Amino acid sequence: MIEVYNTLTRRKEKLETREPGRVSMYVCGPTTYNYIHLGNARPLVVFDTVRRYLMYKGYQVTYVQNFTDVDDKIINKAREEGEDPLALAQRYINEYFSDADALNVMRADNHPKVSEHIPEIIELIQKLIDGGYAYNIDGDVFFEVRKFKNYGKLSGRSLDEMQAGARVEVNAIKKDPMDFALWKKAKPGEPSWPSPWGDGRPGWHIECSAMALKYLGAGFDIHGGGYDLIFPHHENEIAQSEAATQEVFARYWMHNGFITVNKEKMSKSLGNFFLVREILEKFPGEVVRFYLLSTHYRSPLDFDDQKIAASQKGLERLKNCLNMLREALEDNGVGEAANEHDRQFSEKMGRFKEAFEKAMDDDFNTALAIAVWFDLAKEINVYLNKLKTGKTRVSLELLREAEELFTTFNHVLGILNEAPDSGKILLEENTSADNELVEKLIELIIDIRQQARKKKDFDTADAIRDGLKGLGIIIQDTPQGVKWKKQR
RNA sequence: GGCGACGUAGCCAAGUGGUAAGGCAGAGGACUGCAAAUCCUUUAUUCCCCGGUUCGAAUCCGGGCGUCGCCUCCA
Repeated sequence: MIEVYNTLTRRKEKLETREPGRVSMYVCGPTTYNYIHLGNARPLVVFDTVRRYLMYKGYQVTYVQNFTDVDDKIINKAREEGEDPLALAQRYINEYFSDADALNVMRADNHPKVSEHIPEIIELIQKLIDGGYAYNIDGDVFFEVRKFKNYGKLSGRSLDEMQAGARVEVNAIKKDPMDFALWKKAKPGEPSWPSPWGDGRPGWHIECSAMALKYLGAGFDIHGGGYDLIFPHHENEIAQSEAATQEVFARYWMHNGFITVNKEKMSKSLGNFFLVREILEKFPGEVVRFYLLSTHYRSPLDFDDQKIAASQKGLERLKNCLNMLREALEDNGVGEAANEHDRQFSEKMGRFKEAFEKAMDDDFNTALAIAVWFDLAKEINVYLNKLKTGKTRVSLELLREAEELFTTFNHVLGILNEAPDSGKILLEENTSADNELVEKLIELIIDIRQQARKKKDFDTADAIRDGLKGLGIIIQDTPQGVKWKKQR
């Protein structure tokens, strides 16, 4: 049984989907006027992991993530750069995919854009006007919050409370200060579309309602996004959608916590943000993803290089385990019927699988799931050590089982997105011909070092090892021979 | 001002009534020519503080202190 923390009820609830065996998800995507920063990346990775786990559990998942490609910030940026707003937005959509790919985020089943859903948006606004929930003032259309009796149910606040606050926007033409724009009258030089209320463009909130309703329909299962979207964005989505359809909009609302820097929210306005691609220059995408999943998704996660570096070391441990496991599987010297010790190992693996699922069932507790993954790695290492010390042989069948479990965990979390180092170099920047040459050169150097070691000339051997390490080539002398890999 | 979240070892971080997971860093040991990797042992009598409930609390309740967030665009 999967339990999900629902912002709407502020408690964990059993996941009961609209249709048995199917899950429909909508996650708010970025406004594409810049490269994404780490704070933007967290929901991508978090909800991608939710999706992967649901798929692992056998659900057929329909996953929709929008792009906001019509927006004030895009228009302003385009004006500054003298570029067409939609072209600029499309450029950053392409860049978004480059970052998302590096973080091993699966493509959504649909990536709708605002600019391609104007008719649906207009239709929805018209429905709201017809139903008496919205009003047109000289080409601007507003949603009338006082007409929607449940306004505030998601964010847990009342209209009266909010208006007691000092920072409510003052706009004389609105009936109520909290009323929000559904349709904005066109201004010169801005992208606009014809509508029954004159040329204009959609307000921010209506797009998600229109697109979610189009692709998933009312009453879809999970709506996700960052904590800061609860109010006003998601509150307004609920108001619009439920006013228009008279049905529940989404069953479960999930919100991820913030990335912080020195405990303060990472945000553009504070200027304390780090672009995903800046971080990727220092750390591989798999490390960034692992780091993002090392804390429960609802908790804040403080970012700095030391913390990611610690994650990198931890992930290294898991990769070493998988490398050794695969080496053992390639070694045809193993293979023997299971004995008592093997049976214990097998039982432990069964328990790890249960523990992993239990952790993920509990509101997608990836931090706990990762701990189970480490436990599995340790047991595998212990088992493999039996082989190395020659005290006993290990069962090939159990090694395969262990590898399968390891890769299952990995696939659910989506961490390691390529074949782990097999001792072979990965020089992505170079041509394969260069790769081959470099490999041969390294092997030649290692041969020379081995000759020095045979002669007990350890000064030379160590100098070579240190020198290679300085170049990022790690040498390991093992009972099975010399191994080397490129440090990543 | 209103609403909300959080405070667990040097650092990160699980754990919401039954006697403190896991990772990083540190210490000792095994293995190694030395390393690396791996394994073993070890590192919080205690979970911000003070009261209370309970046979029993990191976990529940009350108060305090501290940090952060939302209420305006923000993931």
